[in-house]
Amino acid sequence: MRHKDDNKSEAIFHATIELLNEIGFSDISMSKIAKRANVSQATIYVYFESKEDLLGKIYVKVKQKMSLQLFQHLDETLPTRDAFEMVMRNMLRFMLDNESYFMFLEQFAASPLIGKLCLEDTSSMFIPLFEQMEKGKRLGEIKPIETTFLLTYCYFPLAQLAKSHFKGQYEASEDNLQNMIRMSWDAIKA
Amino acid sequence: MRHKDDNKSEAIFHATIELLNEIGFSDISMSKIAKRANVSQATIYVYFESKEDLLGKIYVKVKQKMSLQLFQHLDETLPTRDAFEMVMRNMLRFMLDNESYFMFLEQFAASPLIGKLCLEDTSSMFIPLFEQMEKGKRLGEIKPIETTFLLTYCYFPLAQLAKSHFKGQYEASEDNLQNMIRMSWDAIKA
DNA sequence: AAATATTAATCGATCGATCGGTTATTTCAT
DNA sequence: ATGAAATAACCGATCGATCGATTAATATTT
Repeated sequence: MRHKDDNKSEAIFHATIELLNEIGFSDISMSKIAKRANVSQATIYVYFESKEDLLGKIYVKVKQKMSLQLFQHLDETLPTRDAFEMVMRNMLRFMLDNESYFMFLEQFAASPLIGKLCLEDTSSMFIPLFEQMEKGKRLGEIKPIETTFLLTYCYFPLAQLAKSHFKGQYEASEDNLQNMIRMSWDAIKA
Repeated sequence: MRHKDDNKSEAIFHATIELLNEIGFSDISMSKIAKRANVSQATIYVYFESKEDLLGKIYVKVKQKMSLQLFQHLDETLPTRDAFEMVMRNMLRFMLDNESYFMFLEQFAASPLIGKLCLEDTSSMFIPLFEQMEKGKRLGEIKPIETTFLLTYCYFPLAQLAKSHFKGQYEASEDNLQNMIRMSWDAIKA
């Protein structure tokens, strides 16, 4: 049998993410995606069951890419504070190096689509993050508060910094990053 | 001449917000909005020029409602820490009392539509918030960091708490709120 | 009666999806 | 070793449904 063309699959993948960032859910369509990917509209249905299936699978794939990068150079013997800083830096690097991926995730997470689709659970991708926080809490270095809330103080400030950076409002400089690392740490430390 | 029916205008307003929260930008349409509002499709065009005009005007109106509630009981003679807590509580109350408004804003802010539309500038609605932070910085009570970044540590944790509350994951209890007020304050205090 | 709000009906365009036909690749009997 | 059969990727064309938008006609008000 004939092989699936990975280039085609990848082209659809990238075209969808690009287009969604440019025109949003309201205006995106299979025909536009096909045209951008230089592929027939019908070919998309070889790889994906439907428009929703396409968007959902891309979401999971992008989130996987993010989690992979998030835990780079992370050693479980690292002191809590050092591990925290490492993850923060990995996170910002992912955002800056993958603007379209990051902005795609942001838009997707805010849409009702994420609840409508029965997505593979992505929380398991971030288990090491939860474990780090639990360890910090056991050692009395982190506030004894729901880990979900603690992580809120780590992720969203970085997301905001990255977005400001893309809009040209503020630079994602080492200075600004260090300020954020300090503020986030002040928020979650015991 | 015949009056415009405020009920109709309000019905369109609410129907759009409800529907957008239920089905998102990808599936919303003028016909669905009209049906939900018990109004003819053409009637919408009496009040709004286009679909984009409709969404944009609703966005500004909702943001205005939010800013009004945000500054309730706010006295500029209040100590920095007390003013901060008042605004945090006002913010969470707005989110909890107006789930559909709040979720609408969240979805809208993440979509490319917000850049595409030439919306009335909404930043002026939140000037008192910026002034409070500037005052705190002058008094040495708040970290000397860009106010935008400081506010990030106040808004997003509350947003996350409200969303968790709506999903039934965590309760937006007084305990959880107090924890957040403490964490946010730890993050921004000098 | 005049003016305006509201409606149902309808426009061409585009939507997501599917179809039959074609091409590329592998399998396998000879 | 070879070529017909089988398989599935791939595409152009097109489906019925719905889109945003407009219209002419009707209803309601002053």
